[in-house]
This record gives sequence, structure tokens and C-alpha cells, in this order.
Amino acid sequence: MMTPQVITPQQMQQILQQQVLSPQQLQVLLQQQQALMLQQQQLQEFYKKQQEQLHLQLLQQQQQQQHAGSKQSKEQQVSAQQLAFQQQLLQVQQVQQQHLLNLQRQGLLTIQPGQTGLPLHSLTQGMIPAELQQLWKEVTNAHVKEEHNNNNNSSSNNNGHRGLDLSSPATPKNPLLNQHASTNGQYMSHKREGSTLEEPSPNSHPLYGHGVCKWPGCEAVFDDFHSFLKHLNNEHALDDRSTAQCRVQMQVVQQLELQLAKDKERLQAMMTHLHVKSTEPKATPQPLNLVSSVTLSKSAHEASSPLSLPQTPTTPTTPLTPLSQTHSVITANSLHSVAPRRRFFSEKYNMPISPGTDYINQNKDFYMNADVRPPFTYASLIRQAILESPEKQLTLNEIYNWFTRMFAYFRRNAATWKNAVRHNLSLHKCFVRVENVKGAVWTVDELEFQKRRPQKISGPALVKNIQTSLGYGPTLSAAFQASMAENNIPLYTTASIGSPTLHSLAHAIREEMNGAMDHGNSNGSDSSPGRSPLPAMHHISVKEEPLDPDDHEGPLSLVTTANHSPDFDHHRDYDDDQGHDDML
DNA sequence: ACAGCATTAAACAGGC
DNA sequence: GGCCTGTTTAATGCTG
Repeated sequence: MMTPQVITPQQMQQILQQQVLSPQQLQVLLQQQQALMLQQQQLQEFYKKQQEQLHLQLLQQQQQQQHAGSKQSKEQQVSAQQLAFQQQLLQVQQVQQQHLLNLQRQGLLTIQPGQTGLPLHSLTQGMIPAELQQLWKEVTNAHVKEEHNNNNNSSSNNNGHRGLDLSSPATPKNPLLNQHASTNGQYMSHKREGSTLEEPSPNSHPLYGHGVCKWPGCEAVFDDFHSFLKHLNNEHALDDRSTAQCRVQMQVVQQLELQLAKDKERLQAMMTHLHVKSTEPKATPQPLNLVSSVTLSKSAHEASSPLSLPQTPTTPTTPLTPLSQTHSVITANSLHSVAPRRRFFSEKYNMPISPGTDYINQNKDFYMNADVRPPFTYASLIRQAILESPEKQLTLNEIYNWFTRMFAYFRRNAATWKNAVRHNLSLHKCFVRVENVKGAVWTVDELEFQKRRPQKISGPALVKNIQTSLGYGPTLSAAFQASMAENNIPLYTTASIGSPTLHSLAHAIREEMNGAMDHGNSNGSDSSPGRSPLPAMHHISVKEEPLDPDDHEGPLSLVTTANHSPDFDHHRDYDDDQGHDDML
């Protein structure tokens, strides 16, 4: 019924439902939320204190102004007043920044507490309570003209001034940006309020939480929702003030998004760094970049040291690492308990189950280090392994090695998947056993391989659809991102794969399908029609992988599962159920 | 409900 | 005898 061409909303919902947080994760989120609320209360108190101080200061300064006679001294006092105010403002901003970070932690990502360098002025604009804004107005309105005329010397605060210029509500500097921020602002506030457990209901409102009006700067308390609505309509109606506040909020959101982007970038760099580091002892020349175009050749693993002991210092990462929380990346553990039980990519969708070179290049880093089941069938993986070999033939052991080398997932439960590999080799006609000098090697009969799935929904139409949805259309990506963000969880599908990986996977799939369409004739590296990645992700998400109690290798942390050299030591490293040493 | 496929588990045989 | 390789069968689950 449902054409698998595109991810339908129902499918999306299904995925989201099936891949929501685990009870543990929910608990953690709840705890975070509670802690955050406490912090918010403290912050509110601090705000009030700060504002009182500001009031006092202003009063004092005004008195001094009244007593001061000359214009010059007045101007000096104005400057001093501004400075004092700005110092206070800085204090508040610091607190607000903290607050902001908390919000980010709650809603989006974890930011190092000590992290500085945030654009304070812009960052904090929106967090300034209305009273503070009023204060600022009082100060700025009185002297802004003078300052403008007098080369205002506090250049460092220009931003603050401009950002807080609420007197011109009808000057959207950047419509696009504003629109963007607006959209996301709503969404973000939604997340802030609802990220824990508050589902939107008829009696809920993004601006109403825990009986408190969440309008920036307004903390009016209400007993019931209707009185809040009244308040909302009366106090926060469409006027200059609200408009200005809204605009400030837009900028806040915009800043948050910028910050999020930066932090994502940082995380990516960290992960890349760790990957590289983890592979250092292996002497793999190429940096493991997610977009690396290096084809994984045999030489890569042949250069590996025979000594790289597999005893990966299993640093069992906690299920909810900051990484998994912040970046929606499947960590070894996060996926570990929710991996697909059975199938990889569902062949029903005519997805190219053969991970092509492109796929390997784009995703190898991830699968090499994350204990995530690759979304492809055994047959396609075996074929890939064989085709990657220089001579297009591999011994069984070499196939094993390829599996363990390329996929962290296959460094566990060796008995199981090796059995499956053998089973597949024997079962599928596309794998041909050839007697060799060394013994027996396995090759691929491409024709047979392509004959394997003369399926119904084949053809370019479907392929094109998938292409559109995966690669060329922003729909899927946007939908996924939105879903991920909206749920504030590491989606165990694409999200878990990680947004970069999602794109990589999509790209790989697209590539595969391009190949399928392009060369129905040639080596047919991949002529199998496309399959929707969705089922695969679904599988990834729901798989319940039995954890071997005695599995020393265990789920591989991103750092600990460097490249081993399977050709030499994999049996010791990855085989958890056998200890034979006769490699090659 | 059914067929087809993939996965998993297991039994078995042959070779080293 | 133990292990690896290879074949085969069966059970199970998923999907169209």
C-alpha cells in the first residue's frame, strides 16, 4: 500500500514513536528539567537582586546629575553612569548566559560550562527581563542622543545598544533571518517547554508552563490556563513593547542557532580528532574524514601492526553520553540495545543493499567505530568485501577480517555473524567458491547477484523518488532534522547515525541507485534497485542486541575501537567465542 | 494468509 | 580431538 518511495508522515511518526527515549533517558531528562527549574528560580532571584541594584545605582546617579552643574561634568557622569550600568549589565549577562547555557543543555545540546566567548551582547538581549529593558530605556533614552553626537566612547557596547534598541520595532533588519528565527523561536520555545514531557494539549501553551507566564521578562503566576490566556491577551498584546520583545527573542533564537551550529562543528571536529587519534597506532596514513574519498584498500589494513592488541581498553561509556545527547550520534551504547534484531536493509524496497565504495568512504568512520549494525544484508556486505579486494576474491577468513575491520558491530558475537556469513556464502548462488593455490577463495557472480531480486517495485521511478527524497530534496532532511530537534533526542535512525552520516548514507544510497540505474550492464557494481533506508533505520532503532555478559570487547566506544589489524589479530581481538590463531 | 527473503541457530561432514 | 570451512535444514520475523 504505502509506497516506500518517500518517507511518509506516518512512517516518520512511527519511527519517532518507536525510537523515543528510553526510560532511562527520560529519567535523565526529567532530572535535568528539575535541576533546570531550580536554576531558573535561582536565576530569577538573582535577576531581581540585580535589578534592585540597578535601580539604586540609577537613583544615585540621577541625584548626582541633578547636583552637577556644568554640562561637561554631566557628560562625564553620563559616561560613568553608562559604564556602571554596563558593568551591571555584564554581570547580568553572565548570569543570563549561564541561564542560556542551561536552556541549551536542556533543549539542545551540552555546552561546556566553562565555555566562554559567546557573543554576550547579542546572546543576552532576549534574556533581559522586561524590567531591565525598561531600565535600559530609561538610561538610553535620556542620553542616547548625546551619546550619538558625542562619539560615544564605549564602543564595546555598541552592540548592546543596538541590540537593545527597542524603540524602533518596525525595522526588521533581516526579514529572512527574522522569519527564520521566528519559526525556530516558536519551535524552540516549544521544545523548552515541552521537551520533557509536556505534550501540547488544548490547555497548554508554549508560553505557559508550570503555572507561570513564560513571556520573556514576565513571570506572572496563574492558577489556571484561562487566566493565563487573559493575561497573555491583555499584557502581551500586539504593541510596540511586545513586538520589540519578540524581535529580541528572535535574535536570541538566532544566536542560539548559531551557537548550536558552532557546537556541532566543534563536536564534529572532536569526533574527527578522536577518530584520527584512535587510528594513529595503526599507521593509517589517511585521516579518517567522514567525507574522505580514500578508498579503503587492502594495503590499509595490511600495514597494520600485528601487535595491536585487541584488548581494547573497553571504556564502557555510559548509555547517555554527552555525545549521544548532544549530537544525535549513535554511540556504541546508545545503539547497542536498540539495534536491529534481524534484517538489515529490507530488500523489499529494492534498496541497493550493496554498500558501494562510496558508501564505505562516506560512512566507514562511523561504522568502524560505532557499534552500529550496518544497514545492509550479509550478502551485500560479503559482495562488497570481495569486490573491494584487489583480485576480487577473498578467502573466508579475509571476509571475516573485512567485516571486523570495517564494522565495529562485527567485532562482537563472532560466532553468530560468521555463521551467517558462511551461510550466505553457501546459500546464494552469487557467491562462487574457487579453488586457489592458497586454498579456496570466494568470488562474486554479479549476474547472479543482480538476479537475486527481480522485485516488483523496481525501476527508475522508485529510484527517482528515493533520490528526490534522500538526496535532492530538502524534504527528508528537513523533516528528519525537525523531528530530531523537536524530540530533542538522538534519533536512533538517521539521527543516531548522526546528521552527517544521514547525509552520507543518503548520499551513498543515492549513489547506489545511480549506479543501479546507470549500469545495468557493466560490472554491475550495483544494479540492484533501491530500497528505502527507512526500514533499515527502523531496524537499527529497534534491534535488541543481546549483550554478551562476557563480551570483553563490548560495545565500542568511539575512542576505544580504533582500527585493529584484523589480518593479524582480529581473531584474538574480535572473536569472543574462539581463539584460533591460524590467520592466513 | 501467503510467499519470499533475511537472519539466526544448529547439525553435520570433510580437512588440517 | 579441536578447530575451521562449507553445506544444509529449520525456525523466526518482516514485508508486500
